[in-house]
Amino acid sequence: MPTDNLSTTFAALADPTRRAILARLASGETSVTELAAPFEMSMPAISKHLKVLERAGLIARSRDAQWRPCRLDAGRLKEVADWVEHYRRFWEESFDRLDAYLRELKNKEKKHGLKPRKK
Amino acid sequence: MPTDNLSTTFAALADPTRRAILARLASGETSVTELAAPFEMSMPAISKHLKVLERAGLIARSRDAQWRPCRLDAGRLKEVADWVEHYRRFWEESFDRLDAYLRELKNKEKKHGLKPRKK
DNA sequence: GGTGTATTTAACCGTCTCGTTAATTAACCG
DNA sequence: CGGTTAATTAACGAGACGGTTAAATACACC
Repeated sequence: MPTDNLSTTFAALADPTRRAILARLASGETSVTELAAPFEMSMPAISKHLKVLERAGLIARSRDAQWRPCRLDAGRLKEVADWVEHYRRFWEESFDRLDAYLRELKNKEKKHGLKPRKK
Repeated sequence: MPTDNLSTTFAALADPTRRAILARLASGETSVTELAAPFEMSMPAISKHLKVLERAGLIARSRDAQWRPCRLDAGRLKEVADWVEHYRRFWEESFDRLDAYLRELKNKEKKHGLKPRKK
């Protein structure tokens, strides 16, 4: 497992349970038990997921008696956003190509008249 | 390994070699050998990375004699961008907090006069 | 057909991941 | 103190990951 920030972040995000945890934390700080509730999974499993998120810097944990509330820490998500932003032109380009293609199709249809299709 | 799109995409991105390959492909279609050149790694290793990227839908491969040129396919990156965008307010908020904190510091400095620090 | 080049597949290995259950720590409460 | 609740640690197992070397495949060229 490579140790650079971005790799650790992406690895942490590559699990739907962890992304769901982040989504839950987006609506506020919560205890581990509350976080675990929606999942059919043992507490230790959730605890491990939280450790992964914490080591990735995606969440932070404090202390309140026997509870260890978690909160979202979005700095690393900004790094992800910045990284992916470099590729924006590529998906916009391909959208443009699709768009052009569709316009071309429409054009042909007009040219050839609106023939009704079978079925 | 979960099988949903986003998980597969993030898993594929969680490796610096694969991200470097994507970066290289951003400047154009290339052969496997050319892609492999910058890395101190065997060809089969690169071949496996390419397979991961391909199965994740991040690249596409064509055929040209014995070459199998790869090109970037950015659709999945758009999905990443869309996903991370949901969290934008969180990193902007924390930036705001930092900003507020720094302004507060500056304010205090003014109040107490600009005392020179030791060293 | 034989040789060279590009690339993949096969087999293997050590390490990490994601889950489990059982035991442990930590804090509160009567 | 003893019991309850919250959460983590320990130990384990199946399977994925990321690399290796050696062999196989695919095509071009003479």
